[in-house]
Amino acid sequence: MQMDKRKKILESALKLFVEFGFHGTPTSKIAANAGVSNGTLFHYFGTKEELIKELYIAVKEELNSFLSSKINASDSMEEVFRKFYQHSIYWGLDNKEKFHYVQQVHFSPHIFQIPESVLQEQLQLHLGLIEQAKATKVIKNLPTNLVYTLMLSHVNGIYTYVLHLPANKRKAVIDDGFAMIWDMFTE
Amino acid sequence: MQMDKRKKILESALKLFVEFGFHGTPTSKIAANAGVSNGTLFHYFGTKEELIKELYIAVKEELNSFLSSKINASDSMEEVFRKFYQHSIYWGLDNKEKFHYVQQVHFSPHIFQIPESVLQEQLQLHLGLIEQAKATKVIKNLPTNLVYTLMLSHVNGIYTYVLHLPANKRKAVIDDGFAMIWDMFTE
DNA sequence: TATTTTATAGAGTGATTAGTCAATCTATAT
DNA sequence: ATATAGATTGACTAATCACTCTATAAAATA
Repeated sequence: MQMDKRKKILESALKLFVEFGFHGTPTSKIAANAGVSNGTLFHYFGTKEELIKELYIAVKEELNSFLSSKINASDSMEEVFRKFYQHSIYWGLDNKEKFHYVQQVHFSPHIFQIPESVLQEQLQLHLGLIEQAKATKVIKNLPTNLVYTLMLSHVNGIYTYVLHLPANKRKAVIDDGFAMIWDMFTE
Repeated sequence: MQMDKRKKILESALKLFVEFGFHGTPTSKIAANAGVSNGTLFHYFGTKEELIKELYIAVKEELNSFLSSKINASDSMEEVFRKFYQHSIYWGLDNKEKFHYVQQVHFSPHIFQIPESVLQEQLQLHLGLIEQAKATKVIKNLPTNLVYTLMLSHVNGIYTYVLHLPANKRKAVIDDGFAMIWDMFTE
């Protein structure tokens, strides 16, 4: 019941921040859009900055736990990579605003409000996976951060491209996209 | 003389927008930082939005003409691609704020203020090159936009990675990075 | 039931900001 | 020398915004 309003505020903030930007979105409009009063917004989030920050953390956590839910212990290393890759893109297509919001924060000064420890922790899932793949010689022995950064860029690139494609033509591109990047990191 | 102030305003806006964001940068601070009065800013730029837009266009034009200046008619197709790739990254490293600003605008609602025709025109240089390479069978026959998007993503990825690297270790990564992406698009 | 804590509302406030305006200055052209 | 156009200023304004405060209702706790 109480969390309901908190959630509604976050949803409204997401929608409005993506559409109008941080500047173009007054807290009053967020509250109105969420169907709560001005005061209620500040009851849940001490400042606008905190709202921006908590929204970012919540969205990234959602994506991470979504990805985790997609893999099983029996998956091969390549299968895990493929699933992470594919489901990142599918999740983005199903959650366009959230996907966009992450990048919006990333290229704004608000990124500096996110504690380094939080950013680091959200990376662990991916970095650990890459190190495991390197240790078992599944992928080439390149710096972990380089592999991560290039894979992330590739995901963003494919996402950007398929976004403007009719839905029925997306799968082929996404599948080919994985083959391309997988080639890049295997012998 | 007159253009001097206009230029100073653009320089100050770039610096402050990147550091404090659009929201966190009042026009008054831009004017003060540029050493001009409030009124002068609005003499050159009708609105804050227009300043954001003109700065974006100017930066992208600068990058494009920088890239154009690096190639000669005698270059092979592969040389042209390599130069575009390498010099995009080097230019970014030499102009971090500008490189960042382009992406900052891209993931903000201000991108919609840039006329589609301008965006399209700024792409022509790259798209034309890719089509030429496809026509002469230098690269695989993939959709032009896909090639462009993936190359751009790769450039951003490598840039992001080398940014946090000591300067003397960058060249090797950049060179390897080109080999990786070139492999991806050639047989 | 009585008491305390939490949730919600919404009017109010002080500060800030984008943009205006009238006045002055500078430069060039005639 | 005079006229004209553009450049520059900075005080001013109307609007907006983040956040506070007081009051009340609901819920949890004792």
